[in-house]
Amino acid sequence: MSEKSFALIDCNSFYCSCERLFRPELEGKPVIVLSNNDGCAIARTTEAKALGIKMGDPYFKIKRFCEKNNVSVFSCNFALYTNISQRVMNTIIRECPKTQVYSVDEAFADFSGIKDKLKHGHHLKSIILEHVGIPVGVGIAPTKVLAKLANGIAKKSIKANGVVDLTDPKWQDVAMKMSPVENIWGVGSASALKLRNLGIKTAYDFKIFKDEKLIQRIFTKVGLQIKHELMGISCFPLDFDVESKKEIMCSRTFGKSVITLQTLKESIATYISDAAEKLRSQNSMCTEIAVFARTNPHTDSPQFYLYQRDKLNNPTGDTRKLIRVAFELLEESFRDGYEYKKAGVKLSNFHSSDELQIDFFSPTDTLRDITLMNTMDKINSLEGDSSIKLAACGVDDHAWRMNRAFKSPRYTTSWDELPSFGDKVSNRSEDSK
DNA sequence: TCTGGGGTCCTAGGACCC
DNA sequence: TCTGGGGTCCTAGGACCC
Repeated sequence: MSEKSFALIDCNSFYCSCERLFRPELEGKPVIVLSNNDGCAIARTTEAKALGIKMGDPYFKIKRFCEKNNVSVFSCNFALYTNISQRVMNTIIRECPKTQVYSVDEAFADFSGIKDKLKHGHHLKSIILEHVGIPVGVGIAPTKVLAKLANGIAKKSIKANGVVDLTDPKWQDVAMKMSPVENIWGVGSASALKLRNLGIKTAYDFKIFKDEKLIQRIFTKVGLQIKHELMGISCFPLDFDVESKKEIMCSRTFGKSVITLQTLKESIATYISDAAEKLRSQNSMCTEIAVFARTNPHTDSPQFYLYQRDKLNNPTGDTRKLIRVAFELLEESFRDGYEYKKAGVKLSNFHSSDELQIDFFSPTDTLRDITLMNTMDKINSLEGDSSIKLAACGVDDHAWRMNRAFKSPRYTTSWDELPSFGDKVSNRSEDSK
C-alpha cells in the first residue's frame, strides 16, 4: 500500500477572485469584498493586503483610503460565490473523486498513489483556472496539517508557482523551521502563546518536542494530534460527509438598530425560514431552537444579550412550527427600550428524516407575504396551539462567541440587573433612524 | 475526625476554523 | 452615522441514577 497523501486546494482571495471573473480588468489590482451591510472587509486580494488593509477592517474607516488608492470595493454576493465554489469543487472531484470539500474555497483531495504529485498538482491548478477562472494554490503532504503548511508556502513563494509538494521529510523540516507556531493549522493565538512559553517557536520545534503528556494536558487531544500530523502521522482522515450540518444558524447585523418587537419578529421569521430550508435540504429535523439578539457592542451604552432556547418534544422541519416557537421565545425575552443591532436563530440537535416535507410550509415567497403582512396572528392561524415551554434565560457558547465584549461586566443576562434607560428611550416606539 | 463509588448524560466554557 | 456570518470539537463539572 502506498503512503497516504493529501492535497489541499485553496482558492486565492476567493470572493475577490469571483468578482474579478466578471471584471478581468481588475487583474493585478487591489480588490476587497465587504460583509453584510458593507460592514467590513472580508476578502482582500494580495494587492489590497499589500496596501495594509486588514481582514475585518470596518469599511467606514478605510473608505477614504480605498478611494485614494484605487481599491475596487464590492458588496458581498454569496449566491454567486456559492455557485462558483460548486464549479471549482466539481472540477476537482472530476479529477480526484476522493475529495473532501472543506469550505467554500478549500478542498482536500486524496493524492495517495499518485506518482508525480507535483505534476498532478499543477494540472489541477491549471484546469481549475481554465475551466472556472479561479486561481488556486495547491499544497501536497502526507497529513492535512502539513498540506496546509505546504499550501501556505505555495501561495507565498514565487518559485513554487502555486504548487508545493512536501512529501519528502527533508523538505517538511525545512518548511517547518520557516513556520512560526502561529501559522500551524489548528494553533490559534491562545495556544501559540502557551507554546512560546514552552520555548516552542516554530512548527519544527513543536514537532521535535518530547513531552507528549504535557502537550496533551495543555492542548488537549487535538493539540497532540496536530503535533503528530507535523510528525507525518495522519490523524485527520478525509471526511466526505461534511454536507450534513449539526447546527444551522442564520443571523444578521441590522443596518439600523431595531427597537420594536414587531421588526425583530419579521427578521426572526425570515431567518427561521432560511434555516429551516437548509435543514430540510439535508433531510433533517431539529429538536432544539435558539433565538438571540444583541445590542451594539461598539458603543458605551449598556449592553443586553437576549438569548432563549428551547427543546422541542417532537422533531420538526416545519417552518411554521419553528417560527411560532421562535416568536414565543422572542416575546418572552424581548426588552422594550433596547436598540438591537443584531439578531439570529440557531437550529440544532438534529434527527434524520425520511418522510419529508409534504406538509412542510416552505415557499419563501409565501413566508415573505406573511412577514410583510406583519402579523403573528397570521402565523397562528395556520395551525393550532403550541404548548412549548420556554427555556430559562441563559447564555451558551454562542453568546460567548458572539462577541468577547460581552464578557465584560457591562453585559447582563439577568433581567433584574438590567440597567435603567430612564427617559432616554422610554418613549421610543419606532425603529431608529 | 469521619462523610461510598461508579456510571451516564448534559451543559457551559474554551479553543479553533473558514 | 457606519464594525460579518457561519461552523466544529474537546473537556470539566454538575445532575442524576443505582
